[in-house]
This record gives sequence, structure tokens and C-alpha cells, in this order.
Amino acid sequence: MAATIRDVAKVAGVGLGTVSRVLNQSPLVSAATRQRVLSVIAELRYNPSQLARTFALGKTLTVAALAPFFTRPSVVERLRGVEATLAAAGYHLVVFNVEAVARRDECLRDAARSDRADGLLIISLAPRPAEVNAFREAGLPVVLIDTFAEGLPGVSIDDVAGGALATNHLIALGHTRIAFIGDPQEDPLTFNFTSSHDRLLGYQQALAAANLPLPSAYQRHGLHGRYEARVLARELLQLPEPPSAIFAASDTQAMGVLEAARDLDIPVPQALAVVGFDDIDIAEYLGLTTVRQPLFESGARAVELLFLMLSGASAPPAEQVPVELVVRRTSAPLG
Amino acid sequence: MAATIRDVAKVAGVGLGTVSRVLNQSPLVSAATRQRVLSVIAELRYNPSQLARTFALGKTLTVAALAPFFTRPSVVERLRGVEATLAAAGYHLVVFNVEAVARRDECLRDAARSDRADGLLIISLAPRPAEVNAFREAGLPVVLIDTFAEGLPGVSIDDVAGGALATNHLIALGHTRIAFIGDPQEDPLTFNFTSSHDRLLGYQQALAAANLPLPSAYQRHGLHGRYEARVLARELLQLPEPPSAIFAASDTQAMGVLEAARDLDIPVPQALAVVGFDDIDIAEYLGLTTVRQPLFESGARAVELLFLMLSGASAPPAEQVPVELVVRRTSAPLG
DNA sequence: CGTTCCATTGGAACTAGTTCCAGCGTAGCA
DNA sequence: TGCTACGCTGGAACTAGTTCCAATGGAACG
Repeated sequence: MAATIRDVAKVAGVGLGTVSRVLNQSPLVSAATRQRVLSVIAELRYNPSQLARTFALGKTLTVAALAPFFTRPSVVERLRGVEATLAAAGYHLVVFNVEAVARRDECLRDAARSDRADGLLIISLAPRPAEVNAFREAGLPVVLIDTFAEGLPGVSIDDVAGGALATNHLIALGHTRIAFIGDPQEDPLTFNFTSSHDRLLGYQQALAAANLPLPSAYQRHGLHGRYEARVLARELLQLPEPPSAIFAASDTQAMGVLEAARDLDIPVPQALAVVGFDDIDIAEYLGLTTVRQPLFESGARAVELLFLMLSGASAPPAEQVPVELVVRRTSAPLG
Repeated sequence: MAATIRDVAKVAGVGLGTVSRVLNQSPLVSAATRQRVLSVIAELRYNPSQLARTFALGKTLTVAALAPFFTRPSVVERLRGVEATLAAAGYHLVVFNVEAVARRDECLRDAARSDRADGLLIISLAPRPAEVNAFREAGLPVVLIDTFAEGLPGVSIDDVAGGALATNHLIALGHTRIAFIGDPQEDPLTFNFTSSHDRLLGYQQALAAANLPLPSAYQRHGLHGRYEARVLARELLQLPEPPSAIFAASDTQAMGVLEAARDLDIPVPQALAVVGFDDIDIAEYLGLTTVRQPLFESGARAVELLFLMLSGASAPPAEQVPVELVVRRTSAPLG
């Protein structure tokens, strides 16, 4: 059996509290006593039970993060920011990968109920009002990343502006037939609050502002994935009057568009301009023009906000981080 | 203040043990009592403290996973397998992203000391004998993924055979000048046990078996990354007698090779064949010929082994999962 | 020498569950 | 009717820390 704090106290001939004080660097211990206790600790190879400690403290030093499809490069990069910031503060990160609606609901419910984490980060998933309420009642601090919910702090970008940024870039290049490919408009997993939706809005606003037509046939929606986007892009490119540019709501989907262009022997950017969103790692490799958002930083910042709440501050307001157009080889003036 | 099990017992007019029995589905409670307790639980909105439960049980229902650079697609895919299997069993996954030697050592030490996880998974990092010992002494079950260590169970592949598989494919296509690009031979992070090393071995064996020369200039090592591989590949391709084929120890590195070929206007596969390793998601997109290993399954299987150990079984032997050559568009008969 | 004060110390109480043993009541049986 | 057996129940003890209050002892000071 492993030694306990009581064993240490007995062997060192001191009280429980004294050992605890030594362990917690309390100044209320004389140097001599501290030395004696430390040597007994070494002698007994004592190491304090984290389990008991978290129990007594009522804190887990753990933060949970909920993400849909954590294999998506953008999500992974956000999680990296989260993990790095948590680790620096001695916190643990437990991750939940949500790939089905049932698990989404279950995870959110359990998170509110259980006390296995001191705080919760939710990535790209919007909690319902009832769920927000459950968090409040449970006193569980929550910070959102890449979504919104009434009354919850979060870190996100201005997706509307981002969508407009991409679209205006294409307009400035002389394109007039600009299509959009994004996530499904009705998604039970994300409760319909997708960044894709707002990016579509920005796209529509930019086109309207430029007095360009907005044919509904140019707006396609499909599951967030390369393959689905490839199918949608092929449909677009085989239209009687195909678009000369496609704005995809994510780099992953833009990759599908590039595949479709390859399938149909359509040269990019000569005959088709493609713009993505996120600037994931691979975008640079592919020479993809895209809208960059600070993924790592969004995770890091969200953790900072969470720490603020853990230290007793009331919920800070939702924050936005800036986006930026990165022009590469998949967009060029209309030839 | 949240209700405790004692509050429930008092209000329901039963004993502590009875409430606990109801919570744990013990059959030793009469239906009437169970009903009463359940209704009081609902009435008080009682939910049991996981913290206290964990403490009393001495189990955390949590597994820790250590991975170097968890942004690497292959690691993410393994983690997805890990998470899915853990979640199905009601376990939590806490991840540690190791990107520096200091953190590697710290994480391994802490993992052995702390009781914040019931088991540990180590991905692509070989623990030193002293560390293996610390795990044994701490009674912490450990399962390795993609590495080996004396006395620890693990899930891996036959990297030597995989390396030979890739190389023999190139030899069969008629190539005789075949180069290799892999991870550094001395890597403090992985304690020199890299899969890259064994893949190099397979490469060397295959070439030797075919009586082909093995110029050391054809074997290059650099940090695991696209950019580093691109630089190395460029060096190779600018050699007086450049290779006609390059085997990269990972798909990520193979991507760097493809970039280098593009930089130098060398057509793939006509003038240069490229073979990668892992078959990460993007490999198919790029048409990369590669050696596929079951990444998701390796994570899932490792968790199964860990559960076996948690249920009291002694450490099972290390296992190997099969690899398979996937021929795509980056390799062709020498023209 | 008595008093005050402060640094240091000891340990009971607390955190919220689980476990296990003793006890109780009733049913079954002789 | 008495005895046994068994289903159900109550609650003390336990998990291993932290916290806080009271106590102790010695120094400083009048």
C-alpha cells in the first residue's frame, strides 16, 4: 500500500496539517520541520494522491473540450492551442469527439451534470437555450469557440465579413458568376448555427452590394467533407452556365472543388477560381487562396477566458479575432 | 449547495447505504424503497458527485494518452480510434501533446506518479527502461502504440516489412536508383526508437536482396515535416546522379518530396516515383502511392488491451497489425 | 517576573461517496 | 410456537487530502 499523508506525519513525528503545509509550500513551517518532513517524504517514497486532493479541494484541474469531428484539421489546430494553454497552467484536457447527434446531446448533458471538469469548451457546436441554462444552474463555466449562444462567452470570427472578404476578392478579379459551397443548412448536430451559414450570408451581401445576380442554383450545401464538396462542385461545373469562381466555406470543401476541377479538366485558376476558408496547414501546400483565421490562437484565447471565469470573474463578453485574405495560386483575374 | 447522498437519505427516510445501492443498481433494494429514493433524488435534483465517487472507488474512469505532435494526421486518426473505444466504455480521454523533450520527460514522470488516470497510452514515443520501471512500480497499466519497450504491451506494425514492401514495389517497377527520406536518426524525443528507423531498415534489406547499390548519399534524415522533407528531396534531385524514386518514411514527408519535384519541374511519376507511408486521409487526394497501416484500429485495439489489463489480466504480448501497399498515381514503371 | 504577541504546530472536522457488517422482520417449516 | 434463513436495511468506517481553530512555547517588553 502506498504511503499516505498520515504515515508521513507519524514517521516524521509531526501533525497532519504540518505535512500538508509542507506539501503546499505554506510559509507557516519552520525550516527545520520542513527539512524533516521532506526527508521522510523521500524516505517513504510518498507521493500525494491527486484523487484525494481534487476531492478535498473540490476542483479537478481539468477542462473538457467538446468538438464535432476532431479529425478536421481546423479543429485539431484549435485543440492544440487549447492543450498548450491548459498544460502551461497545469490543467488537463479531456476531449470528446462528437460525430453523432445522440452523442452531442449526451455529452452536453453529462458535462453539465458531472463535476469531472472545472470548465467546458465547446467547439463549433451551439448549445440550445435549455442546455445553456443547465450549465448556469450547474455553475459550470463554459466558453464557446467558433459558435454563439445567448449569454455564453466565446471566441469567434466575423464569418459574415470573412465570407464577404472572399467574395469581394473574386469580384475584384472580375468574376461575376460566383458560386458557393457550404455545410448543410439544417444540421441537427450544430443546431443550425454553423459558421458556414454566416459565410454564405457574407457571400450574398457582397454579391448584392456589387449588383451581381444570386442564382440559387449557385448555392450548394452538403456534409462538411471533401467528397461531398467534390460532388457538389461537379454539379456546379456541369451547369449550362457554370460559375467561373467558387467560394467554399472551408478549405476541406475547397479541396473537393479542386478535385472536381481536375476531374473535368478545368484548369485552375485560368478557367476556375477557388477560394477556401480557414487556412489549414494543407492550404499552403495546395496553393489555395483562402481566408485565414487564427485557429491555434482561438483555442488559447478561449482557455484564457475560461481561466478568467474560474478565478471568479463573471462571464466576459464574446470576442472576435480578426480574419485575413491569403491570396495564393487558385485565384486569378478572369481571363 | 448541491444535495448529497446524505440529504437524499434523510429526506427519503432511509439509510446511506440504501441510496448508494439504488444509485448502483444493486438488486438488494425492495421495489418500494427504490421508488421512494428515486423520487426524492428527482425532487432534490440530486446528482452524485463523480469526484467523491472516483475517490471512494480509487478509480478515475479516465485514460491518458501521450502523443508527440498530435496535429499529425496519423496521430489524430489513432486518437480518434482511442477516443471512440474509450467513450463506448464510459471512459474519458485526457490528451497530452508532446512537442518538446522537457515535456516528454515531465509527462512520463507525472503519469507514473499521479493517480489521475487508470491507464496510459503512449503513441510513437518509447519510454526508457527507468520509465518502464516507474510504471510497473506505480502499478499503472501502459499500452504503447507505434513503438516498443521491453516488457510493455503494444500495438504496432512491422515497419521493416513495410519499408521493404514500399521498396520492393519500386524495384519491381524497374527502379534502381531509389532514395530514402526519413526522421532524424538521433531524436531525443523518441529516444531513437522511431518507426522511420525500421522503415529504413526494410528499405536497406530490400535493396540488398535485389543486389542494388545503397549509396549513403541517397539516405537523408530530417525533422518529420513537409518543409524539411522538401529541402532534403531537392538536394537529392539535384545530385549529379539523382534518384528515379524516393521512398519517404511518412506521407507527410512524401508530400514534401512532391513539392520538391514540382519546384524542379520534375514530372511525377514519369521522371520520379514517390512512395509514402501511413495512408493518411490526404494521401488519396494527392494520388500518393503509400503503405497503409490501420491507424484508427491501432488506437482502438490499444484501448482493448488496456481494458484487459485494467480487468486484472497480466500484460498481453505486443501485437502487430497488418500493412498493405496502396498503389496510386505517384509510382509507375521506370520509363 | 508577568504579560502580550506571534510564529509554529496538532489534529478534529470536512469533502461525498462505497463497503461491509450487524440487525431486523418476516416467511417457511417442523 | 419456536427456530432458521434470508431479504432488506442502517450506518460506522473508510478512501486521503485540506482547512481551520485552539494550543503551545519562546521572545520581547514593561
